[in-house]
Amino acid sequence: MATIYDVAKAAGVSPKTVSRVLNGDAPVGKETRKIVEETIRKLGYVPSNAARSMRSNRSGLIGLITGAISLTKETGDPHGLPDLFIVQGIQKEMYDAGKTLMIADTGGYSDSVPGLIRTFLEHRVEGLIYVADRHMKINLDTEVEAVPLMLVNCFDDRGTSSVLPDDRALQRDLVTRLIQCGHKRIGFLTLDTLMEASVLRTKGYRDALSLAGISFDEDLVRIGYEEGKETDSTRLMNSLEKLLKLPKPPTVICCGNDEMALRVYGLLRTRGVKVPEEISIAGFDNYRAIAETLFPPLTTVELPYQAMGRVAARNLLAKIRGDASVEKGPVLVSGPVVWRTSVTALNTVSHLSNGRISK
Amino acid sequence: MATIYDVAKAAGVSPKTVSRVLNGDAPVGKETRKIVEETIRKLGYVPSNAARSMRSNRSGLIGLITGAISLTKETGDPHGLPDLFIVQGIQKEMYDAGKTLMIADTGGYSDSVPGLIRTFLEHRVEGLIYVADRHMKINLDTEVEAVPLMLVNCFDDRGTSSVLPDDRALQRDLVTRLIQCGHKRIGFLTLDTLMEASVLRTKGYRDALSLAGISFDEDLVRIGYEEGKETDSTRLMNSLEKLLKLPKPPTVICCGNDEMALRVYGLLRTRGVKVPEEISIAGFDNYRAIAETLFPPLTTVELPYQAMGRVAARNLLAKIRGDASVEKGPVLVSGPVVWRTSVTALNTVSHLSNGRISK
DNA sequence: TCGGGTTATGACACCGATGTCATGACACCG
DNA sequence: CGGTGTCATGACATCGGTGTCATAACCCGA
Repeated sequence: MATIYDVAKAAGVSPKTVSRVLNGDAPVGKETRKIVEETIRKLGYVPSNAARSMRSNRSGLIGLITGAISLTKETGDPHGLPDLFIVQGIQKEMYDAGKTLMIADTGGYSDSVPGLIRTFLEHRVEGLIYVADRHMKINLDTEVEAVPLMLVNCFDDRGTSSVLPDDRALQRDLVTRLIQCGHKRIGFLTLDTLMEASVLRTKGYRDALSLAGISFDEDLVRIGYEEGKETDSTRLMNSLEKLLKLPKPPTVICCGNDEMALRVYGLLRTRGVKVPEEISIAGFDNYRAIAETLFPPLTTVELPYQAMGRVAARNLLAKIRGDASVEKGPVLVSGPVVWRTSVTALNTVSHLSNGRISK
Repeated sequence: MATIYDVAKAAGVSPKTVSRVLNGDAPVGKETRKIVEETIRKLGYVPSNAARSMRSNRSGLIGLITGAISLTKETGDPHGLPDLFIVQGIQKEMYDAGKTLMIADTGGYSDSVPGLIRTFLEHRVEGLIYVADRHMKINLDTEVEAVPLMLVNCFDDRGTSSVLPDDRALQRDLVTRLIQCGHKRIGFLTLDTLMEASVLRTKGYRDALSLAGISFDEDLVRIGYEEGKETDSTRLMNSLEKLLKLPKPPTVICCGNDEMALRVYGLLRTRGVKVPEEISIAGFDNYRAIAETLFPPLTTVELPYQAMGRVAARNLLAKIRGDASVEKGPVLVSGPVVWRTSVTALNTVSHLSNGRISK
């Protein structure tokens, strides 16, 4: 592969002049520039990032660690692929900033993280991002001091900068909308309570009730999903059963996520219960493949994962620039309620006043 | 960040000796090694890949270009995320080979590919892989000669090495199994005929009929999906309608993919047609989120995308090593029929003889 | 005891860029 | 017309490793 010296010799100038043409950091004669550019093209010369970054100490690389790629299949779980959307947002932002993103996948094993970090450090990345597949607390083991670090969709003990979904606010907003539609008995089939998101969403659910002056009824909240038992619906079936058999059954059921809503649709159908005529259903995630395809289309909330990625990327870039104004603590990101027809209004008050309807 | 000189000085040895400890390419005294390793740890020294690869001319990097990350959201289309699984397979294989994978996303714009290739060349990648999001013909525009190139899930005019799904064989295998179960009138709701996969699958469908001595009836084949109209089901509805209203309607319908099958389930339900009692349904892709969740679970075929990725990675590595035995033309990869309960046997012959049943 | 082989280590050049500084040619200004 | 500033260019050192070769110490068998 051609070097800058080859170009210089062929063009009859010094290497430094070629460098100047490439980087435009100093004026170059019009004629000279033309000759050099021509020569570069002719030789198919591409500058070596290794050599460049060695001298200038800026690699232009950002390291991203995620399980987004490998986790997908293992669980077969269409949890909305949040991590993937986050990665997408980060990618775009970094591209705009002229940085090259190196994506490493954990392969589902968190033990591999220290090794990946090391590889990144060998490449002298200017910053590191860790993206979790779901809202959780983590511990990276490796103490990273050499470069700025940003956590996305997760947080740790050390107060590392992070960007998190505002699960609490989202669930609160959704339930508030349901209440505005006249629903008073609101069922909630939660995710596994071990999940951070589940805890927060349950808080948001209670927040909304408090705000509306509705008292909390614990019979209306059931666990609908257990970790590690993705394919087993018996838990969900039992929980749903209990809600339906209450003396005063709920008029609407919030599901821990859209996939659970999909299953609930199925279970209700076998029972001959019609959605939304006899009971309304709401999801969480706005996982379109499900939310838009179901009949009736699913009311849910959307976590702007891509936006989370962008925010994380921008903050990391700021940290790299040495911008001290970047928040230390977590940044919370919220999103809109997406209203579809799986929820009916029990009153006549227009519920579309401030509504966002998916096209 | 500490350099090899810092370590050498602190350990009281020459830089070269430190290098030897790191690479183990020449014997080092037991005691010396211990001291050096200690010092490395103490200083938190991490060697610079830039400097290393500059001298040794091996970057240890492999460039991967894909739309896997960005395409996901844009279409919201759960086509089984084939590209993601492919990337996953490649990642694993490269990791095992000690290579670092640089993943670049096209952001959905194929114009960005030349720029990405250039960035990769600047990093002196040892090989390049392009992964398409679906089986198609492509044209990379940039002529890549500097490094070995591998196409996955796509092919070009120039006969570049590639790895492709064997759509034809898969569809043939599926239909053959249906025939073994006694089905003779087999409907086929295809994907858009512009799609490479659709053309091949239709051939496979006809192959199976020929093999069984069943004559082809064009009324049984309809287009069920049009590109760019993902959310519009009218085409599918009409096509399905036509199949059902035939004088001799099909006893089973093959769908272009699992998502289409999902929609067909819905349409049949509104018509009060029971699956599989009144009509059997088969899909394509084994997109688990759909195939396992549907009721009844969907019979389909599985493309081993991850395996495709592994094959591609291995072949590329062989090319990098200068192994001439690597095939020039495309390598076809096939997969198993996944039998579930959405298809009934019309005869009494056991259809499980050589069957694979998902757990 | 001496030559040949192995082990352990260091000196030095080099990979391919860019930062720094120097230099020559003009143009402009007072 | 001399001084100063800008433009255009090149010489040279340098970034942090590794390849090559040299060297010294030691072991071993003839």
